[in-house]
Amino acid sequence: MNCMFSSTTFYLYSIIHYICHMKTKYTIKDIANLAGVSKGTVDRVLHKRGKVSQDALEKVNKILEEIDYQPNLMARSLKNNKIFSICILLPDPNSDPYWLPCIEGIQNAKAEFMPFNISLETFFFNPESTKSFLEINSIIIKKSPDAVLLVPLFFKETLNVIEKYNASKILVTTFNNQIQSKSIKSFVGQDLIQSGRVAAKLLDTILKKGDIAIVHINEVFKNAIHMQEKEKGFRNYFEEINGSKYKIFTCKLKHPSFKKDLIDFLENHPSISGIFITTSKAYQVAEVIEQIDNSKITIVGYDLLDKNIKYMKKGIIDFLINQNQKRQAYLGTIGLIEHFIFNKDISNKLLLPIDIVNTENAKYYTA
Amino acid sequence: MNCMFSSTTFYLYSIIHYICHMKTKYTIKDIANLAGVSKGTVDRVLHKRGKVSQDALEKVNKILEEIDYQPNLMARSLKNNKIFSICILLPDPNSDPYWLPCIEGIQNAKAEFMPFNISLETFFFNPESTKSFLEINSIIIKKSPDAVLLVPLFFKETLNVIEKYNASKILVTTFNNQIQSKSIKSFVGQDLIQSGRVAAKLLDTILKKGDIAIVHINEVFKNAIHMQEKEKGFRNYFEEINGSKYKIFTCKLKHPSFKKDLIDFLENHPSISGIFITTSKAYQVAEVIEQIDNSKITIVGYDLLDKNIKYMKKGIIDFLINQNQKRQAYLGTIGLIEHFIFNKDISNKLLLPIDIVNTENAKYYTA
DNA sequence: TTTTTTAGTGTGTTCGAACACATTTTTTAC
DNA sequence: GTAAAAAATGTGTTCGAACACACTAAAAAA
Repeated sequence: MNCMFSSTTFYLYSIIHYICHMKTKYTIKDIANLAGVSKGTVDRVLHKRGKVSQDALEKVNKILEEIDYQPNLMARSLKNNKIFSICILLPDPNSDPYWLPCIEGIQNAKAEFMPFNISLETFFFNPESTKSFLEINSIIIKKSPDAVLLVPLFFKETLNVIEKYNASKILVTTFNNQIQSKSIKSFVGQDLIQSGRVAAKLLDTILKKGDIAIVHINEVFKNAIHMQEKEKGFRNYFEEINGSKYKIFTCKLKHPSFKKDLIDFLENHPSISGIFITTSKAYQVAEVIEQIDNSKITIVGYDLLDKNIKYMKKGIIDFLINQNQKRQAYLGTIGLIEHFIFNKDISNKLLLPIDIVNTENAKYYTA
Repeated sequence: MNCMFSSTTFYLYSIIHYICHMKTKYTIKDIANLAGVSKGTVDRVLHKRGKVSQDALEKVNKILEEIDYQPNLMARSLKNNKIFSICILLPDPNSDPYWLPCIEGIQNAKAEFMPFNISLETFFFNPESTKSFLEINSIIIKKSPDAVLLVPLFFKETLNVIEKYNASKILVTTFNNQIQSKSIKSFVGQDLIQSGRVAAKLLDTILKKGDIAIVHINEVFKNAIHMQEKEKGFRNYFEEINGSKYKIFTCKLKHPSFKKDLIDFLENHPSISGIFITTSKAYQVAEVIEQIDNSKITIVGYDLLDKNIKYMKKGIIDFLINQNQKRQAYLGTIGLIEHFIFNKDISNKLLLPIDIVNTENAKYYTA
């Protein structure tokens, strides 16, 4: 067995703080020798395969209690030599470029675990069609992968397919949006209420006077819960600080009358000095603001789309909040891979940082 | 050999976009069979161990060109069964709590690669003593680890020890601050000039009028280059935008006269509406500002120390910039581990995001 | 008592890479 | 032409876990 020692050394001029992160490594053979049985018996005890006498069981368990046995996962993986297959399902980036960074995140995860036998397959569904979501899920089920990572855009349909996956004993984890159901074992994403609070704090810091508009730009089937939660957190922030000096208006816009409606809204509310856009389409608002040349309005929006960054550089959008899709997909994938290869637990809720982005630090989040 | 297929499927209602990230896996035995030689010969070719005829060499190389051979790292690691030892050297967190998160980052890295034979040893030096830095480095050299990750606080001494490490064929990488020398093979940290620009942009966004003070709080041996570069970036931002409306003052403070000097400075410059503190001691400035009850001054500082966050929650500090020490140490460690285990290249310069932190997203960066 | 069953135990093989070593082939020397 | 040296090639073992299989011993059935 390999053994490492931990020590603290004193030296002439300063105490050397020395932290050793190594542990003693035991093998099954070591345990067998210590317990006075054969490795086969130890193996049977470890895997609870039965056919072990009470006497031998006790001898092995005694040793197992004394030492901290950590199986060599390299050896296990080499022996099993199983190709773990993971299917990933997300909305088609052709329908919405928001999803494009996810592919990069998945590829990064794959690259990182290249030496392992991992099969990753990415599927896209039409974010405006529950039918497409269901269909592609049934295709994935037919492939019977070991696990599925998906974006559960549609509540009912998601619960539906998860039931089917469970029946086929396929592990399912989710990212992007959180479905409130005990059938969801794992979620990677952001706390949208907190996200709204971050936006609120930003506007609260910048604005000196005037009122605030929360702008929802509605798209077909872009789940409204997202926007609602962000608004909830946003308003919640101002309710908490007693005596908010701002009036907060909610403005729901929809294409094709979007532009006209926004201009009307701003004309009817000349006191507006700050706008919080709850979707990634802040550039659409910025476009209008630029045209009506209202440079005194502070804008906070979401996501590092090229168009958003363009208007941020122009000084029309002040802050963007990074929803970190790439990292969501990356961590969702990594979580499954490490679960299969290293037997790691899958965290049932992983909340990513809500990054505040301005012109000067944008490049670090887009790269 | 294991083989996976890539395909594109058309479906009734929508095209299924299908990306397969799997590659065919060959073994040495496969190559031997394909080339018509024995696995020993293939092994000799792969490791350039010689004793191979021209004929056999060509046969094997032909196959190697045709296929993409990726050695099974589990098998390699299992056979070699080498314990890679990495020593990490950073300033003592007892001298400056700034370094505390680094330990967590190192432990995370260790935990992530627990199944591998990695020995991590962390050493601390006194950040105010070049002697301590040199001494502990010589202790590390005596342990002859496979690699060293260190914080090169002192320029001359760092070049000195790197030479010794090179002589002992010990790989050295650095984090926290960048030493400008070709002998540095790898650096993980932040672009300090860009960091100053982020702060500048923040104040530019918030301030409506008044002037700005750059405050350097000098500590013994806290390398001045850090502060200089941040100031450079900060001023550079305002120089670039033609016609900055702010006057920018630089204010160097030093204990023990710190408090008095700061109060004097503010009294002499009543126009100051924004302060940029280039070190992690923003709380010390905030303390004074709170006492003189000047709530109209916007403060931007560095690092998520408890005291800084406390004053941010009080509304005295507006933004903190996260220098991300934890992640720096984490990525520096990961880089070395992956280099040894997966033969990955070590990136010679890894610039981390410059995170903008307010009260609402702070918890995601401290956790 | 002998045979069959079954519980209990240990041995041997596999995964893929690495390398020691044995074997075969070729070259050089005499 | 034969012996010795050198070059080339193949075989076998190891790493640690997993599991098939063979084996022993005791219990049950004949």
